[in-house]
Amino acid sequence: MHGSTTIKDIARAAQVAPSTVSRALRADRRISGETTALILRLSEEMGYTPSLTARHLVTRQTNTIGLVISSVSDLFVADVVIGVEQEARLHGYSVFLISSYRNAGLEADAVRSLHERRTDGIIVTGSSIDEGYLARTDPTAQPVVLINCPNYPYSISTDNLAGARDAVTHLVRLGHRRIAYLANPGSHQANLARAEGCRATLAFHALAPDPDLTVMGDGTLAGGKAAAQRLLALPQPPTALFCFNDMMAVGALCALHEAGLAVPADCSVIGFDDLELAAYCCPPLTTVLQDGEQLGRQAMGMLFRLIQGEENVSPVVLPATLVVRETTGPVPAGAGRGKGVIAA
Amino acid sequence: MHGSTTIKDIARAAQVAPSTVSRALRADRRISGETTALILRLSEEMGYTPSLTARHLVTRQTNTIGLVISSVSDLFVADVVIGVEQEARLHGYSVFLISSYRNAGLEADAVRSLHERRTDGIIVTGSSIDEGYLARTDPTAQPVVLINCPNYPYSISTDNLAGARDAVTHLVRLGHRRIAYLANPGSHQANLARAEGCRATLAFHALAPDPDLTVMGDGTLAGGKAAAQRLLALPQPPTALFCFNDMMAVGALCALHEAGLAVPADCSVIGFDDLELAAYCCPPLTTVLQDGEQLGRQAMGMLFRLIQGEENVSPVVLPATLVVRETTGPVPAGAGRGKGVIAA
DNA sequence: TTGTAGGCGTTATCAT
DNA sequence: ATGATAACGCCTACAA
Repeated sequence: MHGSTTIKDIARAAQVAPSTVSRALRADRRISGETTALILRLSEEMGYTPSLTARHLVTRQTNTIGLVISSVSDLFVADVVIGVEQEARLHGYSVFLISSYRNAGLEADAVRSLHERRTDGIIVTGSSIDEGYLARTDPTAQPVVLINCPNYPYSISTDNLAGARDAVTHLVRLGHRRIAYLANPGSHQANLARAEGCRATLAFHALAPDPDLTVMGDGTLAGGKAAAQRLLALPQPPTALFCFNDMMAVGALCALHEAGLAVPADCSVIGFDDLELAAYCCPPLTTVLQDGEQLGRQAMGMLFRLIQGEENVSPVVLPATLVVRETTGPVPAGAGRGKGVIAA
Repeated sequence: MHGSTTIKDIARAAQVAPSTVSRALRADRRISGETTALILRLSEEMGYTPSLTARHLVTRQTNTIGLVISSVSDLFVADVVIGVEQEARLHGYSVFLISSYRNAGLEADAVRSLHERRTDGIIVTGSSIDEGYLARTDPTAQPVVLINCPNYPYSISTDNLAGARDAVTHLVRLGHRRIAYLANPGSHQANLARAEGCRATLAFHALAPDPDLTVMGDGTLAGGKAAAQRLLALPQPPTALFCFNDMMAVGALCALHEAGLAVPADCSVIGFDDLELAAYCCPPLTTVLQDGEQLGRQAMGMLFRLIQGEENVSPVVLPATLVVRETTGPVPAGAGRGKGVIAA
């Protein structure tokens, strides 16, 4: 970077003022075709690359937004990223991606660093801070849009509650009474909503809650497998597993398989997200679809409006849709006997 | 960002010169403890956030590197990203991530935009341009490190050839004669090397190559499934599938399953990457391990040395290790009859 | 149609 | 120990 060509170098070579070069480069119609052509040719020959940094200092906008995610190794997050990037490109924005690794400290660092970079706005998904962003009342601060944090005024969320409700209702209708929830406290808000949807649905059907049937995971394959194994070791194991996401569901499927249990004959499984992978499981995974790309696009759309100064934006909630494939089936005959919750 | 506090504002409030504030903020020992404390307190109170943009303009370095990837929705790439970020943090660098979506035009755009941002260096993985970067002899340009492009002088690669060789050798020893390669031309260099490893190994064992047994995919689940289906429709289908990556292998597994074929009894399958997912397949996937995180870390390490001005760096090749799980087994009895390549 | 001058927020080089 | 001044590369009135 030491000696990269500047606008002044070109000005000197073209025997014009720097401002003329600046204008010609940005296709200002006031500059004559001749000089414009000369300047274009020269800047090509001299290998000129504009310095966005310098430009930003004077225009006071970076045309860049920050996107804070938990980690790139989460396929659902990947869809969100793609959606944000698509929409950003549409508006002429670049995206600066930072991973928080589900760590509140790193998330705060990430946001601070984005402020220092003077990005025009910030999108945070899977936040550990959540409404902490509300405290930032400084009007000079960048607007922040949150994904899956419906209490925050500028947010786009999936209807996690309804998604969980539909999933569990589906299981109840199939006759299941002992339904487990494989949680992921790492995704705070989404997890709360799905847990609540599960709880409420069980209550609605007069099924007593069993604390043993909620077991913690971390949204990964390994976490899902471990959680399922703990469940299977219970004196009275569940007949159906509702998992925080598809990855945990695949992990659970693996545990079931290793335990010699057939799906769905011996145990039903439902995931969440509807990753492409869900359709490729053996058997194909019943799951709840949430549209990550759409979430991302809408978040970027909202952020753009916020950047433009629009104030009257309100939270958006996108639907979650149950997709029934082949990991759910009738409750196995004989289940629910003994000290079953209902029979008891 | 309109009215964010600047160093000048603090200087005015503290009754000192801007340069004093600048020094105090960076803990310059020449500034007295008193004034330093005052300035620190003030900058806290006034909500000061330094402008990296402005700082960069004068220091001529951004402490940021660019990372161009194919897409975040590739789990192997995710590992590389994590490795790069880890190592970058170690050296005090941030990472600007851009997706090229396996499109040469977008890749060129990405690199140009990184130049405009004056990142200190660039890492490209899964490049469509490859040795095109060699043309950039401009000494003022940023150093570029390529991942999995071993012909480029500044590169970190997996030993794709050896990995493919080991995989195919494993199949041959199990008695397979009709071994298919599910390719991914999108990852140009890696694909070439794995195809060649496959071809050479077959030749070494005096197995005639059959063009029908190389079929194109795109590295995705859908691509792998479609490729496998085409293979199964052959008059004399293969008894083993060597796939460009694990995702294609999972897709192939799905196709096999739908076709009513057992794995490995009727057909063996090998993947590449050894994603966490590989161990969670049913049955667990035999695959070739390549360490994405390590690839990323080493790439960032090499880039750092390049940025420091070291010139005597040479390409690095990391090992690929066959991991035998349960999708590979002896060739099915009766296979290879009819117009089999060997028998013919 | 083009040139001049000032400034964006920061650091660095002299001074003092 | 601190201040004044001049950059860094670019843009934008305002002049001409």
